[in-house]
Amino acid sequence: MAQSDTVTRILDTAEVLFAERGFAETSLRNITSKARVNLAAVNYHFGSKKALIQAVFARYLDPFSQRFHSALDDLEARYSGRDIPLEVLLETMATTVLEVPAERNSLKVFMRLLGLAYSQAQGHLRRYIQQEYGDVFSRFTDLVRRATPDLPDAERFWRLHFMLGTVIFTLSGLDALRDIAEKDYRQQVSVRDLIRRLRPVVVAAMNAPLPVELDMELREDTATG
Amino acid sequence: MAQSDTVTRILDTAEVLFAERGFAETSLRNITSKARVNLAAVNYHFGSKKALIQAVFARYLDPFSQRFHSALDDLEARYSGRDIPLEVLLETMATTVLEVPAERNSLKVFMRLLGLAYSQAQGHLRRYIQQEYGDVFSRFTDLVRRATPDLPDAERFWRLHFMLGTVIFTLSGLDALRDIAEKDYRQQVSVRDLIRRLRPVVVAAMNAPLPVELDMELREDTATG
DNA sequence: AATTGTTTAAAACATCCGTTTTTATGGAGA
DNA sequence: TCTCCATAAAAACGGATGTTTTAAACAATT
Repeated sequence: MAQSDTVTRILDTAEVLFAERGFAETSLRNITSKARVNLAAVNYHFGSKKALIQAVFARYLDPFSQRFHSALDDLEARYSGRDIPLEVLLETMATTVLEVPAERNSLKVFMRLLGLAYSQAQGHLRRYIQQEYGDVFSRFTDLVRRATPDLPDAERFWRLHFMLGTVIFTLSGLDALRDIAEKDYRQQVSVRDLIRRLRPVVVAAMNAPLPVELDMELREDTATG
Repeated sequence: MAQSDTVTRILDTAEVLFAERGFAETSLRNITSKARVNLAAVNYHFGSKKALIQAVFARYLDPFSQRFHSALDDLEARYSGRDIPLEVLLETMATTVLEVPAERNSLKVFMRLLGLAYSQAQGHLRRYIQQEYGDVFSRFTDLVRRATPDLPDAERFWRLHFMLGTVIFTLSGLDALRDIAEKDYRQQVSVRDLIRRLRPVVVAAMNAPLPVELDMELREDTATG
């Protein structure tokens, strides 16, 4: 109890503060004082601030990649060779993403962390994630490729990232958007509600008609007509 | 020349460094040394680091909101009362967004700054933008409302922000995505190319069918079927 | 030519940072 | 009981940060 208590309190506090204020803006003194833990404990248990950041991610991504792998196992077994429909793939990913943080804090924190990882300075955090958990994402995109055979590879790549942007931006900035939405429309909005709204949008976006070729397209930088 | 030279050099350098590394990760010493300007010049000319950040934004957003306002003037005059189609509205916004940074540095910097503003700590930067430039955005969303009369207000609100997320995430993380795309698909991708790809996706997303009601929807948290 | 106001330059200030070192604590094994 | 060792606590270190102060340079005005 002595061991894990400090470590867990550090991780619990760190992930909240990181999500709220980013990595650079969150000092170890912020974390340790709020966690009511000695300052040196972070360097003692994790080695460095960077290692703590990675540990925060690992606590989410380890169970996620595990569950997502086995969910895809189930799916491939059920469809036994046949292509898995896009909607099913997206639904499976959404379900898995929702499962993991449900056990601990909140989806918002998880998404905010993901957003930070992507928009981070030199992207060394994104590379860490890619290196550590790239397998499961490759597996997923491969299944998506088979589900959308008419989409050129590059087009599918960009559309997947378009949708990744939608999801990360929306769910990581949830509090801000919720403020605006509630002020303007006087409605509460839950995460499940948001996912329900996201579903048709994402499907429609992935199935959108291909863009026009621009080989002969003229520049018109200044005038509007 | 003496006056504006230092101020301009500070702004030019600051916007690049901010876009590359974020606000907290960019020190005044980074800026002033790279701009070959004295350290105290920032506090002398701008008052504080926070004021410098806002000045960097203002240099983009002032001309943007000006041009966008007059572009919407033109549009409303041309359509004289009739509703402006969604595609035209989106195209106009895209054109204006592309125009402004073309005069100076790069669109990437502008978008990266916008992304930072949205994903920033307490959102005080987002509030500053909302307060300073909220008018033109309200005007735009109002026109979008008239262009999509079948969409419930709340649904339109969320879809607009979904798409905002797509655009900001994609264009602000452009370098990272370009890296991946070029490594995987051996293709160069320009900003214009990306906007061409974004257009049908955004239109399809806005016109997606409404989500199903979930009044009677059962929870199914664990099992997949 | 002297003075004024504006800008640059250099140095110093106080504060905060991540990390390391040193000291204390408290329980398990001999 | 004594020893050992993992953990915790406290203190200190070196360095970086935003800001302020002081002094110099310069141009414009009287």
